Amino acid sequence: MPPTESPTEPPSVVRRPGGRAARVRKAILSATITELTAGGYGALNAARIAERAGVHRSTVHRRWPDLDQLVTEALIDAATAAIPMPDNGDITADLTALLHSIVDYIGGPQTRVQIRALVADAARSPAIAEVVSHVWTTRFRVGEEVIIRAVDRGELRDDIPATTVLAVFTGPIYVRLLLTDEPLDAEFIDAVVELGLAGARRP
Amino acid sequence: MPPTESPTEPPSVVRRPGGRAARVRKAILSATITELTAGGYGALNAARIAERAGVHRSTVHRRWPDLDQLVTEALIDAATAAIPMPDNGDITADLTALLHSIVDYIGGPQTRVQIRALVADAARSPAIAEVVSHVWTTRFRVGEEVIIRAVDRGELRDDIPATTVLAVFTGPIYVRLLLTDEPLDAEFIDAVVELGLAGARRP
DNA sequence: CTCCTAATGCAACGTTATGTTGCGATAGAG
DNA sequence: CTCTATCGCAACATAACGTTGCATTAGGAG
Repeated sequence: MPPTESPTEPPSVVRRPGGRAARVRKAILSATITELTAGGYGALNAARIAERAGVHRSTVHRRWPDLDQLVTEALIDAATAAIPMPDNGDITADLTALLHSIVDYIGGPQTRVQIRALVADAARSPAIAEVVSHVWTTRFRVGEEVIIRAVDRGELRDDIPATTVLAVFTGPIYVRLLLTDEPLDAEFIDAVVELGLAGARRP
Repeated sequence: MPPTESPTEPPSVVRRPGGRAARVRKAILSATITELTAGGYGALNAARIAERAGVHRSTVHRRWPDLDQLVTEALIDAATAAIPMPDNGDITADLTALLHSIVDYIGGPQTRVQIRALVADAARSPAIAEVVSHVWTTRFRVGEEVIIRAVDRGELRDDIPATTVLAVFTGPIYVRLLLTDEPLDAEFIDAVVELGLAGARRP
């Protein structure tokens, strides 16, 4: 028994951050994402994850007593890839660049599966939903910053919350991504930027 | 063995549409939705579905060899509830009414779980994805009609596809519903309508 | 370098849920 | 009324999850 042990400790806190434990953890999370994007959501089991990670199955179960926690943690881990912050001093250019980089990032088939799985995870339990919505809120922070800067420059009106304005631009993209599967081409992005900006501009 | 049997037959085609089979099918689909919305996505098993439907478990497995097919079919069945078509002769009123009825319908926690599950189902196989995206395309048909009528009346510009224009209005709602869990209040809806219409109006 | 211990490998086990099958019973359809 | 598709029932096989005890290994501390 360890001498000084915190009574309430998250399951994946590593006591030896530089050592094997960190490698194993990373390998398992990576293997989970790979399996998830490769075989889809249903074809996911601990044995294959362990095999791909070069780890025994019991190790997986020891670290994550519930497999759903592992999947959620892996997805959140993968979802923290940063979207670059465009800053051209012009809201049209900034928004176009932002939406294009979003589409570039989430447009791929693997990322699409990951995001869909993330949405599904949020439906499993309120606790997961809270974490997932936090991930999205954090991710949208970049977009809000773009909006706020434009408001400060006097390009956009300041009587509507930045999250609302941003939703007008990002919403159409995610609807096509998640629901209708319509194409996310440059023409669509340009049209969305044009339509939304017409209303958001300072009169 | 039946005398005249189609070799490739969908699993849930009923040969006695008026009889017990139809009742059983309906009961199972309904029980699936109830279980799904009640206990969430993980707490879903054939035994409880069968019990709630007043049916033996083997009957469930006989009709739907794969439980995922049952869930998907039940969700699609439940997703065909019609959104009323607003027709006030004015695009602002029509859009506001449409978005409000969408929010009223999908805003509830049960429906939210259903929609998230539908999104997740689409990630399981390309075949399911096609069916699901078809469901959404059909559902958005009402909104497109609203847009097209406004274009015909000369209220909106005609140089942008109706699906794109509609996405600007519905997108923000679904983003909040599926991703960030921000509130879907009247203020938000009105702002979205105002922002989008400013760009979509005929100059 | 050596010791100590956290973390992993390994194997065996119990539990739960899925999906299948054979047979008898029943309820619609003609 | 008769026939047969469908269902109830029970038993079975399979697969995956999750747990546990013990041996082994590797990293950190001195």
